[in-house]
Amino acid sequence: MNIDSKYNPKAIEDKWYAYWMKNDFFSSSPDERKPFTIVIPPPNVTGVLHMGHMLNNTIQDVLIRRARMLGYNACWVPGTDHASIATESKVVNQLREQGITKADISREDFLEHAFAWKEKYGGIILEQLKKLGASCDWNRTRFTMEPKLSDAVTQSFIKLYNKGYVYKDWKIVNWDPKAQTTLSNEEVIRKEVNSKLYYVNYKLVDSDEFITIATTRPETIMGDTAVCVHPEDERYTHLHGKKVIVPMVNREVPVICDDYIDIEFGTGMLKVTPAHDTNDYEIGQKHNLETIDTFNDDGTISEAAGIFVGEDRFIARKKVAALLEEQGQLEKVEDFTNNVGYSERNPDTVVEPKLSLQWFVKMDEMVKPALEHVMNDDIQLYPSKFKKTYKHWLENIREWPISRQLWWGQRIPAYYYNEENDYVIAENLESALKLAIEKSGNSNLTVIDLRQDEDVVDTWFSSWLWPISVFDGFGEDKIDFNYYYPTNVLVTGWDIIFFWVARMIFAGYEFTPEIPLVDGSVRPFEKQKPFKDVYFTGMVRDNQRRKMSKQLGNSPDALGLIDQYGADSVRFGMLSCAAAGNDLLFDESLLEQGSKFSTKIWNAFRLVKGWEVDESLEQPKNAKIAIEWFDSKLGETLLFIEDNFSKYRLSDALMSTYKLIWNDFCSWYLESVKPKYLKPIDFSTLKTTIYYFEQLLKMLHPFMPFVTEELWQNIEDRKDGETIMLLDYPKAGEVNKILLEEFDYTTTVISEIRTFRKSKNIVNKDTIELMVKKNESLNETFDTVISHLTNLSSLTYIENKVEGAFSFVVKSNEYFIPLAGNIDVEAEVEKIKADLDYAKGSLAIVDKKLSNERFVAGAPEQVVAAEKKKKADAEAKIKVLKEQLASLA
RNA sequence: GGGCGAUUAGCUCAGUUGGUUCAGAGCACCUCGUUUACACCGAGGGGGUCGGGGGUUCGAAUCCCUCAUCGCCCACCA
Repeated sequence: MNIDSKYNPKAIEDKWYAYWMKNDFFSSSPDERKPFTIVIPPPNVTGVLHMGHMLNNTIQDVLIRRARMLGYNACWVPGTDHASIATESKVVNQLREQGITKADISREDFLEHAFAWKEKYGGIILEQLKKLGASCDWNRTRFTMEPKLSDAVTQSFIKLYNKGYVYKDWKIVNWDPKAQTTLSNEEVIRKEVNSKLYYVNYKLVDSDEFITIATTRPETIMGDTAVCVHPEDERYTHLHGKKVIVPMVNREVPVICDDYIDIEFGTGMLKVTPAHDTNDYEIGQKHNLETIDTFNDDGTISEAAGIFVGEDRFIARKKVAALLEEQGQLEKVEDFTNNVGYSERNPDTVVEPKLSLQWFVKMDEMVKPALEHVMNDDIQLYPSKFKKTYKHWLENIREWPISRQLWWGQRIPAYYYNEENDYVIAENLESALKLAIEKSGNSNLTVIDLRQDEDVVDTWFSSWLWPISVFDGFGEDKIDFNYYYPTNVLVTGWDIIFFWVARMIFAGYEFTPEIPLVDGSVRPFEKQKPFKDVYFTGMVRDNQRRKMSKQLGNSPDALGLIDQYGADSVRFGMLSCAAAGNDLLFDESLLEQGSKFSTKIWNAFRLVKGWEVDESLEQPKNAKIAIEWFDSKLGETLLFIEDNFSKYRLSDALMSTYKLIWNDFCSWYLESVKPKYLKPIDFSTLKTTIYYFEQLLKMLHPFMPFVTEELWQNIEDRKDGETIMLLDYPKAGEVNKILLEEFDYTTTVISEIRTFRKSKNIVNKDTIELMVKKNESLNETFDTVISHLTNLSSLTYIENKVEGAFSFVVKSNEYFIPLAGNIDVEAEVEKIKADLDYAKGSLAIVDKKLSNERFVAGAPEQVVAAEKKKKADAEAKIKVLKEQLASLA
C-alpha cells in the first residue's frame, strides 16, 4: 500500500462531480416517497459567485444531501433571476462603451442586446455552483424571465388588478435619476451624511420685513409654492394670511399654517415644495397648493425652475447658495447631519422624491395571513428573533410601487386605447382588444390603437412567485406543483427578508388557494405557504468584522479558494463559522482546518487500508470492548446531530461530526483496536472498523461530499453506478450510557499514565507495571484497552498499598506504578495535597448545600440525590488521599 | 425618533424549561515528542469573579430592574 500521506482534492472533485452528473443522481421527479424541496434563491443571471453564495448554497446542499440520504425525494431547484435594474444597468454600461445610449435604440433592439448579454454571461454562476458540489436538479433550471415564468407574472398582475389590489396613481415616489426609474422604499438605502443647513431670507410682500427659513435643499427653492408655520407659533402669528416672495424667482406665495411643523426645528418655518418632498406634497394637497416640478428625470434643473436650467442638482445647490449670498438673502450656513437616501443599485446616486404616475399594489389585505402564519409558527423562522422584525415591518407596511421605467423585465399588461389613456389589463394584445372594445363601446378599435404600458414590473414582483412558478403553479399541469409545494426550507440572507421572503409568503397565501390539490379538493392553509422553514444566514464579513466589498478588496475570490483548498475545505470553513443568523467572520484559516480534516480522514483510511488480515486470529478483548463503546458513542453523537439539524444548527452538527471522527474514532477507537506494529488484524475487527468508517463517511458526506465519496469508493470494491450519496444515513442504535461513563473513566486512567510517563521520560516502547487497589467498582474489561494504549507489562489488582511507587487516584480507586529508582516523595506529597484540597473544597460546597434545610426541602429530589452522591464520592476520595499522605509521611 | 439584539477564555461562539453533566467547544497559545496512519500529527498544559451594580430565589451565565458599551433594522423632521 503506497498512498501519499496528503489528500489532494484537485484531481478528485471534478471526477466525482462528473460521475454524479453522468448517473443523474441529482434529478428528482414525483414518486411515492415524501418530497424534500428547496428552491434556490435565484442569483442574478449575470452574477458571479461570491462568498455569500458559497455560504448559502453550501447550507442548501448540506440539507438536501442529508434529506436524500434520509430517504426523501430530494429536489433542489436551481435558477437565475433576471434582476431587472441590475442587469439593465450592466447592459447600458456595455452599450455606452460602444458609444450607444438607450435613447439611440428601440426597445426591441435593446432587448436583443440584453438577451445576447444574458446568453453570454448568464448562468456562469450556476456552473460555479457545480464546483462547490451543489447537488441541484439541473434539469429543472429556471429563469425568471423565461416565457412560463413571465406568464405567471402577467397572470398574477391581472388577478391582483381584478381584485382591486393593483392600481395606478400619482404619488411621490423614490426616483433614481441615474437609472431613471422608480424605486420601492426597500431599494433605497438611507445613509447619514454631513450636509449643510442653509438659512434663507424670504421677503414679505408689501413690507421690508424678511423671514428666515432653514433648508437643506436650496436648489428646490424655485419650486416653492408656500411657506408654512405652526398655527400656534406666537412668533409668527403676524404672518398669517400674508404672502412672501420666493427668492431668485420672485414668485409670491402664501404663508400657511399646519401643525405638521416642528416649532423647535430651524426657525420653525418650512418652505413648501410639493413636487420634491413627501411631506410637502401632503401639505400641498391639503392646502391646494400649486405643484411645480423643477427637476428633469435625470436630476437636472428643468425649464419650470426658470433659472439654472439644465444644471445638475448638486451643482445647482452650490450655485443657488452663491446667488443667494450675492443677493444678501443667505443669512447663514450651518453644518448639519441628516439621512439621505441612495439607490441600492446605484449606490452613489441620491434618490430624489418625485411626483409621478405609477402602478402600486395595496398590501394591507395581503399582509394579514402572512403575518398570522408566521406568528403562529406555521412558517418558522430560524433564528426566531426575525419574527419580531418581520412583524414590525408587516404592521407598518405601505403600498408597493411596482412599475419600473426600464426595459429589461416583464412589461406591465396594461393597454391604452385612447388619447385619455384609458386602459384595460389583459394577458395579451388579442384579449386586450376585446376588453377595450367592450369598455369603450368603440367597435372600430383595432390592435393598432392599443399601446402597451412602457414600464416593466419590479424584479421582486416576479421573484415573489418563484416557489410557485418554478413548479408551474400558474400553468396547466399541476402535478409537480402539488408534489413539491410547499417547499421545506428557504435558505437566504436576512438582508432580503422584506424584499423577498415576506413577499413570497404574501404570494403563497394570495395565489395558491385557487390551485386545487391533485384530487380536486380545496387547498388547505398548510399547503398554501411557500415553505415550512426559513433559515436566515448571516452576512459574510472579514475577520475584522467589515463587510466584504470590492472597494476594500477584502472579498476573497470564491473560485480561487475552491481551487486552492478544494470545495470540501471551503464548505467546511464556511459552515464552521456559520451559526444561524449570526454574521460570520470569514477567515481563511478555517479553510486550512478543513484541509487538515480531509487529510486526517485520508490518513485514517490509509491506516485501515494498510492492515493485513489474519482470519485465524480471534478478536482481542481490547478491540471487542472498544467496538462496544464506539457503538454507543456513535449513537450518542447521531442523536445529538439529529437535534442540531432539527434546529438548523449546522455548524454544531459539523463540529460534532468533526470531533467524533477526529477524537473518538481516530484518537481513541482506532488506537484501541490497532494491532501492534507489523501484526495482522483479525477479520471481525477489520470488518467492523470498515463498517464504522463507512458510517462516519456517510455522516460527513452532506458536509464534505467529495472526500467522502472518494474514500467510500476506495475502502471496498464498488461497482460503477454505486455512490455514497444515495446510501441510507446512519441511524442511532441503543446508547449505553454506563459504558460511555466507564470509557471516560478509562481515558482518565490512560491520561494519568501518559502524564506519568512523560514526567519520568519513559518512552512508550518501554513497558511499565500497573497495580490497582480497587475501592469502588470499575469495569475491568477496559483494562485491556488501558494496557494496549499504555504498553503495560502487567495490570494487577492488589489489596494493599504499594510503598515507594508512583501513584494516582481516579474516583476513589488507587493506581500504583512501581519504580526502579526512587520516587520524589516531596513531589508526590505536593500532588496529593493539591488533590486533597480540591476534594475538600467540593465537599465543603456540597455540605453547605445539604445543610441548608430550604435546599433539601425546595430542590427536586434528583438534584438532592445528586448532591448526596457528590458528597459520598468526595468523602471516599478524601479518605483515600489521606491514607496516601499518611503512608508517605 | 421607534424597534430589535448583543456583551461568556487571546479570537469566534455554545450554554434549551434557573439545579447531576455548568463555567464549555473549536481555533490560537505554552511544554514535550519525529514511535510504527497522519508534524496538515501525537501527548500534556495554562487561561474566564459569564460587561458593571442591584434585586427575586434554598440556588442565577440563565429571570427582573438599572447603568455602560457595541451592533443592526425601520422612519418623511425641513
